[in-house]
Amino acid sequence: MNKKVLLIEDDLQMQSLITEYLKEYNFICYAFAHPLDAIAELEKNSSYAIVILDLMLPDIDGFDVLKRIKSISDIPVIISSARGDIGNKIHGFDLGADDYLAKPYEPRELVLRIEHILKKTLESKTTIGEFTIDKANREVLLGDYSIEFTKIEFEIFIFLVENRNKISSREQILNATSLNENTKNRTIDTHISNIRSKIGDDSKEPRYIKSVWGIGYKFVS
Amino acid sequence: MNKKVLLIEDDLQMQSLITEYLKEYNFICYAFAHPLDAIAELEKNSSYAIVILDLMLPDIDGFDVLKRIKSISDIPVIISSARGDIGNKIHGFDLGADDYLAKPYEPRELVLRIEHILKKTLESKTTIGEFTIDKANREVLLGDYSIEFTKIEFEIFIFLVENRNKISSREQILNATSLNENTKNRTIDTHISNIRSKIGDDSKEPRYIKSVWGIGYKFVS
DNA sequence: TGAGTTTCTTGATAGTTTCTTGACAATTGA
DNA sequence: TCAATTGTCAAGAAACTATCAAGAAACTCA
Repeated sequence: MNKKVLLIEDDLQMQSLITEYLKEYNFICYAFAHPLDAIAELEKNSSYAIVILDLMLPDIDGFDVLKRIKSISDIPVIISSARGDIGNKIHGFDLGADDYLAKPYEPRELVLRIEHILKKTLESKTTIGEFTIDKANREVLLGDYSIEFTKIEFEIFIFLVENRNKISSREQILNATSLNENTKNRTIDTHISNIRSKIGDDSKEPRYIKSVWGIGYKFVS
Repeated sequence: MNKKVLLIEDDLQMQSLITEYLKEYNFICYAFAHPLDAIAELEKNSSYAIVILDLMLPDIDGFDVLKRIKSISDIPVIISSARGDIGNKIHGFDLGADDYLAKPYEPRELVLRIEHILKKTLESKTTIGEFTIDKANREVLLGDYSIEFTKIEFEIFIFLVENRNKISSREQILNATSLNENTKNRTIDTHISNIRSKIGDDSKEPRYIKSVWGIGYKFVS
């Protein structure tokens, strides 16, 4: 799938250059000359994979923009500015920039860095269908919406997802989670019911967690 | 007072060039061609202010050297390597390098960066949300208001902040601080409670330190 | 050194959240 | 149809967290 890149750059020539170049590498680039527009867009739309922020912007402090972006979401940000501006670079990292690019740079270098950062970001987060799962952080997103699972619900959900499209028996679920070994089946059913309700699944017509009569459950994707 | 610089560089010509140049800016440069010698020296002698590490070393992985240096002390390290070696650069920052210098570089630029980093290390103030944290001076400001943490409170707070937006288990907190290894969980909870009260956080509706039920705590920003 | 102060630790208690289970309705498949 | 299985609810059990208070330990300073 094509990743969306949000480019904040006031030089229109540069904008189209980068946009065109990124297109060849299957990135869809949305460019904004005004950071406030870009911020508004980010607030509305969280489907962007990464932000490229040029610091040399008119009227507004680039670091301020960076801070505001990072306060909206933890989307990765690459900042760029004039070569040799060491202070900027370091300050940028302090504020949470994920990489720094000194101008003028080769478009190819930008692509390499984007790919590197996205790979790094992805390693900790897995996307399964509409779900984004951060196992280490026990966070599950359904689209943009964060699902608040309890400990055991999370464990069961992860187990089903990791064994998606396969049937998991109640016994397997029991063993894979921190559920006590002589927990009744009813308990698991109740957890499944609660998980379904949290992810908006309908037991009558489940999209995600299907019941397999007489056997167990199955996460489908 | 003249600062001591430890230079790891196998090119002897380069060694003396840098050493001479740095002398003019009141740095005393001790050069090592072999990283293992340099590491041994660092272990013996903690009076160095900064390390300049050239990645293109024979027989040994430069990143390994970087890691070992960082495990000995948190002395700032500037790495240098052939220009355009993006992967190296990024990997270096991951491993805790403080700056990166692409070869060939102007000696003057090296001096600027050394001075910048030493200044930064000295100031060592970080801003996280509304907090200003001076790790070296064990000072935390919330806005203008100074928070008087005890030793362990400070350590726990720093650990949570450095791992912000990630869940820290009580065990991780235990290991990261000077708490005794068989300290009870209740102790940590009490410290958290005290920290919360000092930073004006409400456990029922925490803005900064959230409890993650059954797992641990998480500083959010 | 030792009295006074601060900090750390821990059990107790209260309050909260989560887990478990039985009950009963709904559904499934033979 | 009917026995087995599943869905869901609600109530109680269990587990966990917050906070307090008191004693232990560490530190300070004369």
